[in-house]
Amino acid sequence: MPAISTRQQQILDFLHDYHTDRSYMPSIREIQLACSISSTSVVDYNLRLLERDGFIRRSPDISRAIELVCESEPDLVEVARVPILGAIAAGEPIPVPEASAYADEDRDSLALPPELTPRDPNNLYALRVKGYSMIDAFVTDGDIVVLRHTRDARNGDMVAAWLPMQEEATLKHFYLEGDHVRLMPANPDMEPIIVPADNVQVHGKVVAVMRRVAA
Amino acid sequence: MPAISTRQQQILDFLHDYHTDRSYMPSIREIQLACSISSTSVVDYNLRLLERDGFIRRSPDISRAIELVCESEPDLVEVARVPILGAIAAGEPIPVPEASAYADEDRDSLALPPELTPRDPNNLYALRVKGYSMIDAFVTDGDIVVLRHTRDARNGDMVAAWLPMQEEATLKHFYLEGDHVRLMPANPDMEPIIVPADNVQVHGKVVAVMRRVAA
DNA sequence: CGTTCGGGCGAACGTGCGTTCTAAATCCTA
DNA sequence: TAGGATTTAGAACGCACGTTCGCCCGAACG
Repeated sequence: MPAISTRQQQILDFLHDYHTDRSYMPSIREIQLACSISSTSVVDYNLRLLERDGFIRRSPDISRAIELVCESEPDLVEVARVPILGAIAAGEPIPVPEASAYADEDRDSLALPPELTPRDPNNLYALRVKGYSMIDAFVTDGDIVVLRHTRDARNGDMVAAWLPMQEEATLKHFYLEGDHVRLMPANPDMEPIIVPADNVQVHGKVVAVMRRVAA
Repeated sequence: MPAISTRQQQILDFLHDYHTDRSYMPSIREIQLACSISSTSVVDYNLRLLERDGFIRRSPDISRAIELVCESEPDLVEVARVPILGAIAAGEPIPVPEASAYADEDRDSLALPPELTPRDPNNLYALRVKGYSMIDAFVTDGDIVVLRHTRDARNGDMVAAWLPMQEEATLKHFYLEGDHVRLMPANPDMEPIIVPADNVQVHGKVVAVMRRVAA
């Protein structure tokens, strides 16, 4: 709302730039130098105005204690980064998450928004869905499913399961009942699959699904 | 890889916490106080080790110039913020996005990860899905759909449509054919709906779907 | 036993850096 | 064009804060 003086805009820009490569703020004298101001008092004067108008916050008597409050605009959010390990399809084995994948930064990864991030953001990985075989879990071709790597599931968990005999990968709700496993589709209109417990490999539990719809 | 001493972990934690509410770093003496260390030299000693092991970076002779390099883990990503306007269910009208909603910051909003963000992040809003009536679009109860507000859709777009006569909201692919509209379910197993063109109100086109699966 | 070494103390030193005061230059508005 | 408000100058002042140096203590080691 208040007008932005040329000087103040210049200072604001410098603050932003400086803060991006170092992660701390410049001193008054550094601002003075960068903005070609001939006195520290002028810097202080303008900083005072910037604070009054709500662009920055300052803590008195503390070095480099300038906080950019306006810069919350281009929204920065803390997100969890999740590696995309590959694809999941009905007829292909589910890729096994290797420990190396988590450290590997140069492979595909996905930014998980806070709304989708579980309490514990560890051991997560993502898979692209290929084909239309996961329809009963409301998942379709092109979707991305986010999984937490785990070998044992608890009843009711939605899991990514590999059925060796059928050579099939699927997403279902997991229920262990004695020596067999019941796999319940998420879609109530569809029938459960019941298989011997030793014919199920649980690769992880589903924590989120993301889909981008073509424009 | 290097062992983390108790002291050093304590300091690291304090650095992180301090940096979250102020956005600058503590001074050596503040670390000393917070971690109950009786000398600044001990703080400096441990900071030196932390820097050697790559946990932090320091700029000599500059106040509070500590950078957390390990803390790049909780990845900061620029995301688009999208207001959540309400719910969409089969029998209820679709909430109309008001201009005010975009400016309104204190209502619910959603952080859209870059992978789901369209080229143009304007006029977006989100709706919670209630009930199981959108199953044919692979959308189920509890999902969040992200829409771009638009009144006219092009053929093939996935749209949120309100059918006044049926009093029904639905997500379908939109095809205008002469004076009637064909609404194709995303699920190929289901039948299209064909209605007169004046019995369709398009409220927006779907750009993304997000689902959090209960643990 | 003396030595080395990781870790902790405490104090002093010197400079980085915010602050303040006076005065001048510039810009408005009447 | 006078005179107030805004902005700029320059220079001290003084605390904040990083740095350094000598010393102590217990464990490991020969």
